[in-house]
Amino acid sequence: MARALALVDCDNFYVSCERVFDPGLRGRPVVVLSNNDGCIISRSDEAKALGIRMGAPLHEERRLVEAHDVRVFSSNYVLYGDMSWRVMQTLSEFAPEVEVYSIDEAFLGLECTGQREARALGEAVRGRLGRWTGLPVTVGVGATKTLAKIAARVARKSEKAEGVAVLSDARLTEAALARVAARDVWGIGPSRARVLKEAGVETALDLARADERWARCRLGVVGARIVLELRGTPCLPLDSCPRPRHTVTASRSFGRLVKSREELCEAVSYFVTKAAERLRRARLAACVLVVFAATDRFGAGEQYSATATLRLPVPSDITPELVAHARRGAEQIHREGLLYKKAGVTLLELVPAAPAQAGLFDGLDRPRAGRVAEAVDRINKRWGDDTVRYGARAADRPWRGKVEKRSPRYTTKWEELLKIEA
DNA sequence: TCTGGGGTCCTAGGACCC
DNA sequence: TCTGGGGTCCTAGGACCC
Repeated sequence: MARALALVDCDNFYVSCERVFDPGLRGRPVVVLSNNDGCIISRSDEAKALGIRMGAPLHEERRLVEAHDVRVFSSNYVLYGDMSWRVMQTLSEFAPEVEVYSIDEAFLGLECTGQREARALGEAVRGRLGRWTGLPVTVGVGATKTLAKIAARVARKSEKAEGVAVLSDARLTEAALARVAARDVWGIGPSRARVLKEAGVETALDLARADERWARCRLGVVGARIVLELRGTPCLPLDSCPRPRHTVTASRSFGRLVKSREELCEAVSYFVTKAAERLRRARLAACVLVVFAATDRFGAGEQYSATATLRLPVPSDITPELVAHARRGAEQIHREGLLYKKAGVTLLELVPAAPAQAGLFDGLDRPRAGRVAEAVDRINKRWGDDTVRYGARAADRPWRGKVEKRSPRYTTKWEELLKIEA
């Protein structure tokens, strides 16, 4: 193995974050819910063993949850985001090249070549992350990203539960591929899984041995790449410097249905304010703004969903300006008599936020507006979300969803610091 | 009663051009 | 009756990921 990749994947990340600060949760079934306390998006091993399904609406699993006294948490993204940052900081000490792939996963570029060396590194990563963050992780090493994913999967499922698997030669790689179902390979979703099933491709090993032209034809370029990656030919390069994002979206399902034009406008103003904060953090400005709203897709009433796309006269990251456009969009799509369940705003065609120039024609003092926005961001960061709000936004958010079981933001709010009583 | 949110990449089809 | 072909750009929607 001339060059290898390690995938470091946090085990049951959200649940594990909760357990760091409440050790009483260890060994017990625990789940974390999506926004609005809707679906189950993270499960402890004990919860999985009970048969609680990933992604299932909480109400469908209510019986199991109650019968086995499962601890249930609303998601606490502030906490998880901060814990993720700590994990990634720690990982950066192990390899010169680290690609942060998601909130709970990273790929590391390794120069080490052998089974023993790679395994030792994996164990060192696990040890240090355990001591420094309290989070359990699994490490998979392989010649490509897809093989590293396979390795991590095998490590997690192995009887010995070592937490590290290294596919350092053809024999080990084949043995691992034979143990993984084709539908569980990274990049195979329901659609490609159906194609594979019809073709009698059952394991990842079968897929690795599939004819390349057949794969290209039936699974697309993405599928063809998966086949090559399974054979050890890298097609997905390590990307250690994140490219600027292309879109920013802020949206939510409502806790109760929204009817009036004004209430929809207020909700959309709130979403675009949140999106603008993220835009400024990334030092970007948007050229296009999309507003969308939809009725309850599970409801019996009339189904409706609509979008309004607005091109901004000048790329903008200025909240009041974006709010004004978003309100216009909301007014366009609002239809009287309908009940809205969800709405949101997407900002796209993002460009680097230029040093603001005074607009000659748009009548907005951009440098000044930019300074105001920065000040608002700083105050809200220092004193808490929504300490300062823009006037166009209603203070109370009656349509806000449920967040009934959120744990304290232990690591980012002084007043929510963990208390230990002697 | 209750059913998530935020991304990326690819593809197909239409408009348009030479 | 015959009535190109290839390129680019854009957009909407599909597929997939965590």
